[in-house]
Amino acid sequence: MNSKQIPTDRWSGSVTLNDVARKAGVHPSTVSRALDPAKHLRVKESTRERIIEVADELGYRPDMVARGLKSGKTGTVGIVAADLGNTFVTPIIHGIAATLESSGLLPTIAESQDDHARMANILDHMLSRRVDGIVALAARAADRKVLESASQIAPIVLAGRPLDRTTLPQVVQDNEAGGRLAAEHLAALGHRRVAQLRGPDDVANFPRRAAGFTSVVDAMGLVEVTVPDRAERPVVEEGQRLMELLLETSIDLPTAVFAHNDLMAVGALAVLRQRSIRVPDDVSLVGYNDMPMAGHLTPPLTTVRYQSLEVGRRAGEMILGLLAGKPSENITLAPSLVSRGSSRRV
Amino acid sequence: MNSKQIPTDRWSGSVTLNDVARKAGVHPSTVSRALDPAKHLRVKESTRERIIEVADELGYRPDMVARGLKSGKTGTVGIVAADLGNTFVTPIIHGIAATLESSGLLPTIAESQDDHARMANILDHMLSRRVDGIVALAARAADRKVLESASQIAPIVLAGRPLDRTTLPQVVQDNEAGGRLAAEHLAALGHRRVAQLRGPDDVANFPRRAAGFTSVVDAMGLVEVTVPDRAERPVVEEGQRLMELLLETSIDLPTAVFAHNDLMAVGALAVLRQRSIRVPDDVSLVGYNDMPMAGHLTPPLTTVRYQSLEVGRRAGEMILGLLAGKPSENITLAPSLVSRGSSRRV
DNA sequence: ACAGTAGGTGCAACCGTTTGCAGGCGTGCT
DNA sequence: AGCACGCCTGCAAACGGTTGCACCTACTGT
Repeated sequence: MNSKQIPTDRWSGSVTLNDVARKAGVHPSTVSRALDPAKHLRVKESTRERIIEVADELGYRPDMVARGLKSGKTGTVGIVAADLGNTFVTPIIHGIAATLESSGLLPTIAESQDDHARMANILDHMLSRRVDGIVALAARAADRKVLESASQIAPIVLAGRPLDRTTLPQVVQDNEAGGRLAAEHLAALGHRRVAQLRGPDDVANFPRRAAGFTSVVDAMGLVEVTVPDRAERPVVEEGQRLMELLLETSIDLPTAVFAHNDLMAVGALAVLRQRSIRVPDDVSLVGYNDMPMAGHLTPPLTTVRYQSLEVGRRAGEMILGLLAGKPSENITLAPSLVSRGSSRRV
Repeated sequence: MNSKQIPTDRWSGSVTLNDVARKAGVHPSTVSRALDPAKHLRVKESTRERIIEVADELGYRPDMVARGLKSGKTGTVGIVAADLGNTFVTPIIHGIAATLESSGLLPTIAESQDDHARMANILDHMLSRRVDGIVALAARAADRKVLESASQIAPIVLAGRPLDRTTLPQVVQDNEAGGRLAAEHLAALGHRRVAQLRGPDDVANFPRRAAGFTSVVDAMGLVEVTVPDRAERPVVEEGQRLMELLLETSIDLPTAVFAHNDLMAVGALAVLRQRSIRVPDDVSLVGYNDMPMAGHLTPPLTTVRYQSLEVGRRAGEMILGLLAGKPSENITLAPSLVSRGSSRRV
C-alpha cells in the first residue's frame, strides 16, 4: 500500500480515538464512552451507532498501552515457567491461557530456567510492563522473597509448584498423596525393595513426594534403597544419572523404582534398556505427572496423574478472581494413579 | 498524596520519575536522561550518580507502559503458536525467547489452535498492545491475508511454517529436501512399497514434504501406496486414524511409512503395536521434526531433524534486525536424517 | 576583555485514553 | 409558567515518561 513511506513510523497510520471523534463530529470523550461497554448506555443511541459505524469504517483499534497508562490495567498476565520443554508445564499454560482468553487477557510468558537471578529479573520486567497479575509455575524455595515482594504490586498465584511457609495463594496437587499412591501401588504388587529417583529439594513438590512415598514404605515395612544424590533439575539427563548411580551403588537392586517425574523416568528407562534390564520384568518403574507422551512410551509408563490442565484452569480462574477483588482460597487437587505397562506384580 | 485511598490501587505505592526527581532535587527530564543509557553522557557525572543512587534507594522501576505510549516501543514481541502441546514448537519458542532476552524484550504468547478466527483475534490483541513485532509459528494458508495486513503495523516474521506466495520474511526448513531425505533413506534400505501419513494441506510444510518424498519415489521407481485422506491437524490422534485407514484400505501393505511429523508417527506406532505389527521388523517408520522425546520412544524413532531451536534463534535475530531497521532475508535451514531404530533394511 | 561555544539543566508539549465536572437543553411536575 | 431534574455531551486534567528547544553558566580562543 504505502510502500514509499519511511518504515520507521509504522504507527503513523494507526487511527486513534481523535480520528474517530473528528470524523463522527463528536468529542473524543464521547467516543470513549460509546465504545466502553460498561457505560455506553450513557450515550444517546443514535450517536453511539454513528460512532461505532465510523469506528470500524476507519478500522479503529483501541490502544491498550494508552489505556493501560490511564487505567493501570494492561489486560496482560505474566506466566513464569521453569522450562517450556517440560511437557508437564505446557498443559498448565494452556489451561491458564484458555481461561484468560474469555476475559480478553493475553499471557506474557518467560522461562526462569530454574535460575534465581533470572526469576528476579523476569518479575522485574513483568512488573515494569504492568502485568495485571502473575502466575508462577517455577517457584523454588529461593524465590519466595522476590515473589512475595512482587505480590505487593501485582497479585501472584503459584501453580504447579507449591512453596513452604508462604501466604501466596496456590493451586497445586497433593504431592504427599501422590507419593503415597506410588508406594501403595508398588506394595500392592508385592514389591519389597524400592527406590526413589528424587527431584531437587528446593522445588517443594519433590520433598513432599518423597515424604509421602517414604511414609508408606515405613508403614508397610518395605525397604528403601537410597540413592545418594538427587537431581539438579527434573530432566531426562538427571534421571539417567541417578539411575546409573543407583545401579552402581546398590549391591542388592530394588525391584521397583519411583521417579519423581516422567522425564526422569524416561531417563531411567533409557539406562535400563541400555543395560538390558527389562521393564517391568526385572524392575518396575513409576513416574509422576502423566505427561502427554507417557502412555506412548514402551512400555507405557505407570505414573501418578497430575491434572495439569485443570491446575492451569484453576490458576487462571484464581487470577481472574483476584483481579476482580475476590479473596482467594488455596486449591489442592487430588492425584490419581494411572497403571500402565511399566509396573507389574513380582 | 492521596493516602486515604482504598488499597485496591496497588500502584499507588509505585515510585515514579517525579518522585526520584523531587528527592534528587532535579527536573524529571534530567532523571529520564540520566537513566537512559543512550544519552546519560549528556548529564553531569555527579548529578547522574546522585540520581542513580536516589533511584535505587527508592526502588524506582521504569514504567514501560508510559514509555511505550510516548516512544511507540513496548519491548514486547508476540509469538503465535498453533499448539503449545506440540513439542516441536517449544524449542522454537525457547530459541526466540533466549535471543530476545539479550535485548530486554519479553515474549507474549498465544495459541491459535489452528483456527483462523482465533488467529485474527490474536493478531488484533497483540497489535492493540503494540507489540514491537510478531513471530508467527502457526501460519496457515488462510491466515496469509491477516498476517500480511498486520505486518503493515508491526513487523512479522514467519518461523517454522512457511507460507506460499507471500512477501513476509520467513525462517524455515527446506521441507522438500526433508521429504527427499526420508524417501532416500527408505530406498537405500531396500524398501519398494512406501506410504505417507500426510499432514494438513493448508500448512505449507506438509505438501512440500509430500512433494519431496514423492519426487524421489518417482525418480527411483518405488511404489507409493496412497492413503485416501490427510490429517486435520498434525497430532497423535490423527496419526492413529490415518494409520488405521492405511491398514484398512490397502490390500498389499507398504513396508515403510513416512509420517509427516513425529506426533503422527507416535500415533501410527500405537496402532501398529496394538495390531502386533512389529516396527521395524514388519514395517519401517520415519517421522519428522526429531522432537525431544523421539529418541526415547521404543523403538527410537528414525526421523528428519528439524533444528527447532536454531529456527527460533534465527527468527529472534530476524525480528531484532527488523526492529533495528535492517532489511531481512529469508532463511532456509537444511534438514538432516537421524537414523534410529524404527527403520531397517528389508 | 569579549564573542563564541559547548555542556548541563529546566520547560513544556505530547503520546492516546479515561473520567470528574460542568453546562445545555428538553421534559415533567407543581 | 417556572423550577428542578435528568440526559447527553464537551472540557480539561490527569496517567508517567520522552524530547526538542531554550536558557544559563563557564569555558576557549584571539
